Amino acid sequence: MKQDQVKPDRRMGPPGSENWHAMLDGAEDILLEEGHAALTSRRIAERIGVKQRLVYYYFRTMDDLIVEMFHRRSERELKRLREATGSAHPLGEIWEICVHSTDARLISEFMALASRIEGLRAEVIRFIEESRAIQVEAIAAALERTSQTSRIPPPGLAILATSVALALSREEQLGVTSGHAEIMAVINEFLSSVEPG
Amino acid sequence: MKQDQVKPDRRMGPPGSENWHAMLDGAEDILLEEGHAALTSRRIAERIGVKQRLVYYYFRTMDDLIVEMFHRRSERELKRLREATGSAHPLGEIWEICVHSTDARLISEFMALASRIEGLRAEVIRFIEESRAIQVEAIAAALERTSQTSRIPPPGLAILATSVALALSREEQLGVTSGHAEIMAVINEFLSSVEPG
DNA sequence: GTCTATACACCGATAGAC
DNA sequence: GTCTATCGGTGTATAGAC
Repeated sequence: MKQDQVKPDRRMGPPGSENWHAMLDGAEDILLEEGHAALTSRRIAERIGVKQRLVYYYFRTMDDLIVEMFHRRSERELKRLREATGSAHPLGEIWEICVHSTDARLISEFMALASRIEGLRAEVIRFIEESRAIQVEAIAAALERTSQTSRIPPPGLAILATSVALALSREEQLGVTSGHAEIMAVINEFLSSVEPG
Repeated sequence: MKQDQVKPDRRMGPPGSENWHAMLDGAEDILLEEGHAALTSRRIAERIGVKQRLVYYYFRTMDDLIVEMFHRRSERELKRLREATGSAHPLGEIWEICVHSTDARLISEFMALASRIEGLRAEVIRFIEESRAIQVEAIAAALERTSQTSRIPPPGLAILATSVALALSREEQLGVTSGHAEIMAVINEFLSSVEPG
C-alpha cells in the first residue's frame, strides 16, 4: 500500500482544467457513496471515462488528490459564508449553510482521512479557524445591531452552532431524531430574536 | 476487494475467548492509529502474533469483526453511563464519560464505516438512542431534584451535550481551541447550578 | 485450535509509445 | 494529453493438513 520516493519533476496536467475538476467531482461522489476505502485512482478513472494512468497526470499522488478535493470544497464554502455576512439575515443564512451545505458522511470521511494525511489535516484546521472567525464576527455584529447581549459570548455560540449543526445532520441521516425539535426551537428563537423576520 | 457467498456453516471460534478479545483490541488500536483503510485481517493477526487465517476462525468476515468491535465498545459505555446515574453527581460523571471515554478519531472512523456496513449502522443507531435516553432521564431527575427549570428541555440538553463534547474532543486533537473556554464556562456553570460541589 | 498454502482481485505508481 | 502494459505489493477468504 505504501510507495515512497515519487519522482518529483513529472510532467503534470493543469489544475482547474476540465479533467482536473471532473476527477475531483468523481472522487467526491465515490467518497459519499462508498467511503474512502473505495476511493482509488482506478474507480475515479472508470467513473469519468478515462484510463487510470491519466489520474496520475493530473495529481502526483492519491493523497494530493484528496487534499485538493477538500481544498476546493472548503474554498467554496468559505466564499458562501463570506457572502452571507453581507445579506439581510446573515446568521440565518450562515446557519443554513452549516446545516445543509456539507454532508455529515463526507465530514466523517475527511476527518478519518485527516488523521493520516498531514497536508489534509492542515487544510482542515485552516478551514475550521477561518469559518469560525467569520461566524464569530457575524454573531458579534448581529448582537450589537440589536443592542443585545448573550450569556454565551460569540466564540462560544459559534462552536455551539457548528457542533449542533453537524450532530443534527449526522443523526438525521441515521434516522435518529430524538431531541432535534427541542434544539431547533431554541435556535429558531435565538435567530428571530437577533434577526427579526 | 469484494467477495460474496461466504460459506454459512463454517467452524467458528467462541466469542468472548482470549483470542477473540485480543483481536478486537488490536483492531481498535489499528483503527485509532492508522484508520479503517489499514484495518485488515493481516494487520490484526500480525499485531497480536497469530497467523491471518485465525482471524477468520473467530470472525466470519471483516465486517462482522467491525460490528462486534463497536458492539463491545458501546456495551461498555452504556454500562458506565447507567452506573453514573446512581452516583452523587450523575451529570458531572456523564459529561466526563462523553468527553473522555470515546476518542473523536474512533467516532469518525465508525461513522464512516457505518455508511457502508448495514449491521454497524443499526448498532450505532441503537447506541445513540439508548445513551440519549439515559442522559435525558438523568438530566430530568437532576432538574427536579433541585426544583429548577431549564429554557431548553432535557432532550435538547442531551443532544447539545453530546454534540459539543464530540466537537471539543475533535478540535482539541486537531489543535484548534478557539471558543472552547467560553463553552466550558457555560457547561461548568450549568453543572454546578444543578449539582453543587 | 492453529497452521501452510493458495486462489483471485485490486491497489499505487511508473515506463515509455503515440 | 492520453494511452497500453507492467511492477511489486496488499487485500478477503477458503481448502485442507496437523
